[in-house]
Amino acid sequence: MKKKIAHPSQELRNKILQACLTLFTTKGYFCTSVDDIRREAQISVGSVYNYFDNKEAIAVALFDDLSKTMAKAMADIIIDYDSAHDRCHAAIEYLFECTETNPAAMHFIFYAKHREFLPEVKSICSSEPLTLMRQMLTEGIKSGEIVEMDTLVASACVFGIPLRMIRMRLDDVVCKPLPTYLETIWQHAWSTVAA
Amino acid sequence: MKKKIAHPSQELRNKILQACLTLFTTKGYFCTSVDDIRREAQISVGSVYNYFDNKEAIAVALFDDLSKTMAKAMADIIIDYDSAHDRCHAAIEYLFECTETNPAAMHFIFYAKHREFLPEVKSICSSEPLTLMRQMLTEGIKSGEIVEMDTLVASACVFGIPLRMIRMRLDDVVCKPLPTYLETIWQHAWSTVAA
DNA sequence: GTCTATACGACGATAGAC
DNA sequence: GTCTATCGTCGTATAGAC
Repeated sequence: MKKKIAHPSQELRNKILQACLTLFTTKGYFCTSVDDIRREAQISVGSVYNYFDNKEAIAVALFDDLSKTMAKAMADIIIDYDSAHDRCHAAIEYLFECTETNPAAMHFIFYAKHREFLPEVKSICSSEPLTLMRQMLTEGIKSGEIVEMDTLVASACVFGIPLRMIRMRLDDVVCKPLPTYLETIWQHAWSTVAA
Repeated sequence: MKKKIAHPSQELRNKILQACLTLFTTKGYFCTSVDDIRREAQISVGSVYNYFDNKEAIAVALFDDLSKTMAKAMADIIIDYDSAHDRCHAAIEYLFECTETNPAAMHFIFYAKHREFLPEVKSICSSEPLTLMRQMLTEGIKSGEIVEMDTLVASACVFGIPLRMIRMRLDDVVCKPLPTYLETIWQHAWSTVAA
């Protein structure tokens, strides 16, 4: 493992990550060459390799960044709200808004086949944000707010519906912005598990 | 475009497709070399190129084959049953069983990012099987069996839940065979749209 | 620390014998 | 129609100047 040198400009690093997010979601990881990245970020190959060990490391960093941001958002929701009902509602609202404001990020984090290019990264289903979302449900079951049932089934019910909307939206099958559907979707989703 | 020569052995063609299904779902399309395919199918590179123009053509053929099989199954269900209730139930049952008997096929057809390696193939959301599934719902709404609502929302409700279970199953988050959950999932899913 | 130029390996695809 | 051997390309990564 090579040691990287000082990184005075966090800005350059972000530029690279931003370029990769765009490219990976449009062309895909394998169809994106380092030369593409260089061009999109408007720097040189040498600089790319000054900030990252290799192309894979960029993808890992990108996944980690986005994953952490989303996990943080979920953790904050758990702090800010104290019922499973309110937490899940806020989580779905957050995901819907993200899909509109940063579809590329949602695409990369939920839709990309990470196992194909990130060998050791766990599949998204077992990643931190979704684990936190399942935790909201587990606590709701414990408190009696949600009817007694298998946590996985509960998570499929509450989050499967909105996640399906997100996927259809990212695929342009759904044309209107997702927040339009928020309350409708929420009522359907919550009704399946409400005690 | 090159013309392919006679194909006396349909068997060899299938061997290649089978090998690719295994490899594409485990290693991914881009991490699978033609040499891998040759080895897995126990033939020579020359033979691979006798049956297919190039590597991409194999992926296209594979997607078409699997897509057609699934579309046929959905079309048969529409013929065999005459209510939206029974049709959707049968569709989900079929998908759950497929996930257990041929997880690789489900993985490839639902989970793979086809747009990354199949430029012109439409995303799975707009593919024939899912279109037929949405059609079941449209007719159910027309007949009054399903409450009046947006078709896309209805499809997210009825199929989003089981599709989420399928994804979690393919990711090994769900450990028990899906048919175990069939009736539970079905009741939750149908309850969201039943008139 | 950023650049340009280049080495090197891998892989898709073809040529040509049998 | 199946094989082996090989070609050409492309893309990652490095070397080395500034």
